[in-house]
Amino acid sequence: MRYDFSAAEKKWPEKWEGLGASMQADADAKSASPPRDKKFFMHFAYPGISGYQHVGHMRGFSYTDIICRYKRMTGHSVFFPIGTHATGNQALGFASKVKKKDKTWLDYLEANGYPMNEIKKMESVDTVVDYFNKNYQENWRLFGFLADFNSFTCTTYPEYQKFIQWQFRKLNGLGLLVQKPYYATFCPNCGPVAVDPSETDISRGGTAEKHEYTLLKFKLGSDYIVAATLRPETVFGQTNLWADPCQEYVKVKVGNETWICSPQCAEKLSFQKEGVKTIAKTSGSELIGLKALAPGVDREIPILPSKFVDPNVGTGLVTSVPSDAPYDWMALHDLQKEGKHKDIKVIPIIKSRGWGDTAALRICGQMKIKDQNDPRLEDATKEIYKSGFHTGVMNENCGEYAGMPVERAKDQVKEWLISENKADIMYDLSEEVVCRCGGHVVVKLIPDAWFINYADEELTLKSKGHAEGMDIMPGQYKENIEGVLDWFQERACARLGNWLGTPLPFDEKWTIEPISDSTLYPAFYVVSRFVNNGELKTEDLTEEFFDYVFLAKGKGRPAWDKVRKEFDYWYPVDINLGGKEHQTVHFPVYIMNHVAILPADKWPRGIFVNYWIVGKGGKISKSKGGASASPQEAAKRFSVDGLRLYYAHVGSPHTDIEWDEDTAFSYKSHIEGIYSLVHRFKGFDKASSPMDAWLVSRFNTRLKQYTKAMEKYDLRTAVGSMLFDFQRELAWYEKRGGNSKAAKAIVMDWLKCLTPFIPFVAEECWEMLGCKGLVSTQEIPAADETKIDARAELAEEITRSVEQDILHVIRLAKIQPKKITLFVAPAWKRTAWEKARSLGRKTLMPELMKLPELKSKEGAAFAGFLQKKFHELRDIPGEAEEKEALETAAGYLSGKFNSKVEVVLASASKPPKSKNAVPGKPAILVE
RNA sequence: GCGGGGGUACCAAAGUGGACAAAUGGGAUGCGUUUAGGGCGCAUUGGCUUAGUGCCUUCGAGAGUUCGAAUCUCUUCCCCCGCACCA
Repeated sequence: MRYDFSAAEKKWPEKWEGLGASMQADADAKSASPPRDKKFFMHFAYPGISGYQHVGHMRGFSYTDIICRYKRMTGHSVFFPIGTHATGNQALGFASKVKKKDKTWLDYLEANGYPMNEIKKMESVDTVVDYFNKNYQENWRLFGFLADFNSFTCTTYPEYQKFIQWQFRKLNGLGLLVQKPYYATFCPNCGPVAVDPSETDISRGGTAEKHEYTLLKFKLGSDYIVAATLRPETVFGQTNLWADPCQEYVKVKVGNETWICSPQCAEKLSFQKEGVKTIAKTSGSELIGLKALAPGVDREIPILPSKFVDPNVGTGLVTSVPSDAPYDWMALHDLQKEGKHKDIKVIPIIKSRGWGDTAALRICGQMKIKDQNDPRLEDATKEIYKSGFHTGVMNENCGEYAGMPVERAKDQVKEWLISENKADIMYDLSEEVVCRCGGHVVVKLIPDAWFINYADEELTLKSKGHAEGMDIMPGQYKENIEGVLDWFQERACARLGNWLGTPLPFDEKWTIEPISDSTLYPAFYVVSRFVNNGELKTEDLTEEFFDYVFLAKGKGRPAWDKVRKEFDYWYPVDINLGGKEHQTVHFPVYIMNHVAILPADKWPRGIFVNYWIVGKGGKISKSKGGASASPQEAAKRFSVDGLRLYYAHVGSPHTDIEWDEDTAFSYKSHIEGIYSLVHRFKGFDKASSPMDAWLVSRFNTRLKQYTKAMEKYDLRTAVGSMLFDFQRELAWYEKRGGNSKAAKAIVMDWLKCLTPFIPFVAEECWEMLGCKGLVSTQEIPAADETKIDARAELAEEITRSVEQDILHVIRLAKIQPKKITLFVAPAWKRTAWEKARSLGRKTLMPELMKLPELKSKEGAAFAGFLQKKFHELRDIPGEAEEKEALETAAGYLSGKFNSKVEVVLASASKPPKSKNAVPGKPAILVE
């Protein structure tokens, strides 16, 4: 009898329809809602619309369903809502790549089965969002999730945006929104653009970084020459300035000063300073030979010619610090080779590890750099910058900064120079960035950008205090989260420019940024169900509505009471599950927004961080993995149950797992094994046999372990014990000839326990056994401690292990056993064992070591063994019970091997001296 | 650099003071078999050795604590992630 995976996967979701529904108002009609302490609200962090999902994504989602199914089957009412996150620029980028007819993008869509004759549609971002909203939900249904699909919402829906606007009014009311200057990447034609590796807004330069330059102002007559530097602390080593003799320079009015810089720089400055105006032209050749007053050292230094200065970088003028800047050193070196400026001496200023106090000279020598045109100067500069910054210390040439680490001196020197009006600040990009429109991206000062003030002391303190009491998994993240909450400072929460998102309610030219609009959203899931079923319209979602429902403020209306009741019933969230990428972004703001806005009894209770499934040597790449890693394709090959079991069991949820198809297949075959096992047990109908006591006891022991693990959300341990271990025990029962009706009943209970993990095959087996209804709606039984029979377990344990040992010996020795001897533990072990049962865990070791028999090395090891087994000790029967167990085993073995079986003490003169002879596990001799 | 995580056998991955040459799965090898859809079952899988045993070597490297260390401490090497407006 073969198990038909695909038939089951098609059949059961239809029968499960509606099981995920969670409206308590509906439940009221049928039966009373479970009490509030039996409610369970769990969701996964809604995924961003970024493209097709793959097997890795389904991992965390599946955990959510497994846990929710378990809760539902243990008497809880469960709210498991779903949604997606489409704001930001990912979906937008997707559409624009289709529009650009980006080859890899089109191939990717095709590989994932998108109907290419409708490709045109995907040029619209709305279609992209709709398409993936549907696609993701299909995946979740395919994987058998009993989610509340009626709760579905998406961050671009108008009702969601109403909610976000309410949230931002609240934040503003609490004084948590602040405006301050921000330097944004900006296209003169399109406005602000995102510069990130995905290159959604731009066509080139995604890896560019935004650098803060210090503009050093060199007095030259009534004007200032400005030179940009990333290393203001090196002013003490300045020897000269560099200008390109072939370049144009300009004089610009900045405020009431006149600065000299490259025309490109003047353009950039115009975005960052008030009243910038070019008033005259000059040139490199005019500047060369002049002397200017160097800031910081107040010394006249000459302007010298060089070739490496780039008018596009900084100001197009460079201050020269030959001791620490390889370019400067080589340019100076080039001049001095021609016999010029021999009088300029390198001034050592920083001592760093490995490079001494003239780092630039050393590294150029070491790398054998010949002149200032050598491209390797770039690497040399990076290296010196890194080691200088992290390990450098200012030396005696640096005035009051002598002895200070560079790391600190850098900011202090900068502040000092600025306060003396000898320096200024300018931002620039590390490489050229070109906008999608072809415009040149610059950095623009936004004087009044909006930030959420996560640095607020009270909020941080309250959040940390609350996090302490939360159920945060894994523990390492829990220990960590306090630091993360502390680290959170003001965070820009709105942007100008082209984004999907909600307009900031009181300043609508701003669009709320995508992290900030996904912090409080679990609360909205309660509301979205009412929007989806038509009971609420978008226009009903007023400020008063949300105040009434979420904050119990105001008068409200009768229609709102129902919503508020739901909210009070479900909130707070019991578990928010999300991938490890959320640890420093989503989870902290999730906590802080709840703490800021909602009353304390609505603050979240738990966080579960799941790690990733990774491909060999890195992420499963959506573009690379293609269709073979898609959830649909994977479900076909490995089965849904197989994948769910794989996720739950293959490793800890809190560690990355390497995706391996062979392993996934093995889980699939395991599912088949379960099916055929149940099929065999189906016919069991005999009266109880002596084996039944054992099986019942084993099951209850497993059930106890399972329940304990599940309550801690330790899915791996639960399924390991209940599915894998108990399956083996069922097989042993069968092998020993058990075939009772009672065993069949155990299998039914067993199936219930497996249902959260492998619901499809569980339903199929449930039906096969002729049970009524759906196994998904059954109650998982509680372990019955009174059914745990240590004697029965011991007898079978001994029988099973001894049988295996004998088989092993027979195979190796190739003999037909005539006589089998079982050696029970020597008296001293038995004594220690009995004594250990009466001791506490802490006192066990010292007390045992007092026994003279345990003084030997072997004795100490045995004591250690007892300590480790401590928790099992009280389950292990005493001497009389063991004797009885051994007799049972002897009876079975003599029949099985058709030989005499004798039980003797291991202290008798015969072998073995084995450590194997311990209470509960005899050593053997086969003759 | 700072912060966090990690390094276990052929590959993955359990394992936080004892009985651990180290679960489980994959792969490989062997045996059996009445083999539809990636057959199924059993065994072996650090070295030498015995039927059961014993010894040696091994959990990145080195040192230490301990009667006893994959596990605790220190030093060191290597890998991964985060460092902010990016989901």
